Amino acid sequence: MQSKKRSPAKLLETLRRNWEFQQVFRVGKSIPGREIVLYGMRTRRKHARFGFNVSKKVGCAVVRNRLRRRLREICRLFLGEIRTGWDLVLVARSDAAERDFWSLRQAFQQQAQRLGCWSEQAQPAGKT
RNA sequence: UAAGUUAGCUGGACGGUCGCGGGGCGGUGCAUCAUCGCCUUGAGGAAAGUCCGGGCUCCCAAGGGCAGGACGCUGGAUAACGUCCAGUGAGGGCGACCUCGAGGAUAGUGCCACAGAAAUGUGAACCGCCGUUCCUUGGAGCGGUAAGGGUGCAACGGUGGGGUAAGAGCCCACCAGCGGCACGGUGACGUGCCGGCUAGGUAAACCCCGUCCGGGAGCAAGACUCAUUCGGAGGCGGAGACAGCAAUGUCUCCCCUGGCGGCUCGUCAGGCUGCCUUCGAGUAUGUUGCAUCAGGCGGGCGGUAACGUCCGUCGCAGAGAGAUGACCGUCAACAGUUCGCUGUGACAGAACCCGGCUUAUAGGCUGACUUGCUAG
RNA sequence: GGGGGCGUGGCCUAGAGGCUUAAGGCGCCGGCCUGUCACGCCGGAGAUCGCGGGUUCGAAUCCCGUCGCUCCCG
Repeated sequence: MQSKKRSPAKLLETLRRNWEFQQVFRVGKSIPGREIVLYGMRTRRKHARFGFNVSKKVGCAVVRNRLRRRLREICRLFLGEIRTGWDLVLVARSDAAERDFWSLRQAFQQQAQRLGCWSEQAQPAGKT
């Protein structure tokens, strides 16, 4: 079911420094949701970058690890559909700990489309 | 068969597609590095809390004492422990068995509210009991008495008998407690005998005694490497010639800046708020510490056991914003089933490493034992 | 990684083995006052002392374990 054509940016590059997160929070737009809050900011880079923020209020270390891995997997699968030149930060809320993978994926897809970083060439109707 | 006690084990398994961290091999680009392919490997019984004990590393000290802290029945195990094992004693349970911070109250100090006469001191009479004196229905005074009542968590050994005016270890028997002796045991202690008749509780109050502990910091310890930086030393405009093996020195010409000089010229100073070389300190960064060790598994021997020892075998995570995720199928477990199937899967994530303790935990498995009931 | 502090009515504090039935202030409720509200006065309700266990005759207090919050250093 997966397309064999890989996107040119193979590696999932992540934000690491605190000032990078603060820049996205300060400059970019925010799309709030029940499970996650999506922050986005346009850059001049050739690829998209992602940051994940799961605070201690969400749950214990196992819950936080699993949620961050799920969000990372969602971003990896949607890497071809995201426009290049965006820095995105996914902040998990406490309701995200009870959701499964598919509802998280659907929520992220809707929020990314509202933010405007979704590319028009890829057809999201093929996957569901 | 029902209820229960206890000692352990396990913490889903297999496969497919996409994807990730470490290691090894090979290819390509440019050798650090990047990328691709293949192989291999990749969280726990508690990884948790950080409550103890160590290893390891650095600094200070290097002797002795005080102080301080921890521990506290006995013997053993261990690198060490507050842990473990085996015993002793006390308490609880019909029992299997469980629990115990379990030294000292005769070293000293403190406290024991309220109630009660009295709360620890060679001392105590509230109601009673008895004797006696006085008025004399009944009471008052004095004396004796700790057996009875009452208070209290606790009242100066308990029960029974003798004894007495009434009583009292005043006397006797047994019991509890204290001291001594003998025997058994490594020891805690147990058993027996004898003695004088009595000593409150509290040390998770201060304290005393005994044992142990160098102190402090912690892998963000520490070590190496060093951009920037700081400090020391030395040198420095360009070209040419000469001397010299060279470093270097001298001379000539030219260039720049400034002073003197009215100017060309001349003369003097500098080419230095900079750069280069080298040495040292040392931050960011990078490398290391970093996973082969009080190691796991199996077996033999010693020991009741904890554990020790020997042999064989295995190689088993190592990140630096932090690697295990998503989907599907089969089997196993549990629950509900209309017997087609459907649903559920606990607690929870290594960060230098070990030994423990404590806490959380769906379920499943095994062994031993106790008390009932039934049947033989 | 290392260390400290706190938890008491809805909120902020006190209490430090018994004299306490846990005290005070703000808040809440009822009444009085006022034409009404506020202020003031009187009265009242409201506490598993974070949780579990132990020591003691007796625990909010002492000891042990545990949970939560918060702060500091690197």
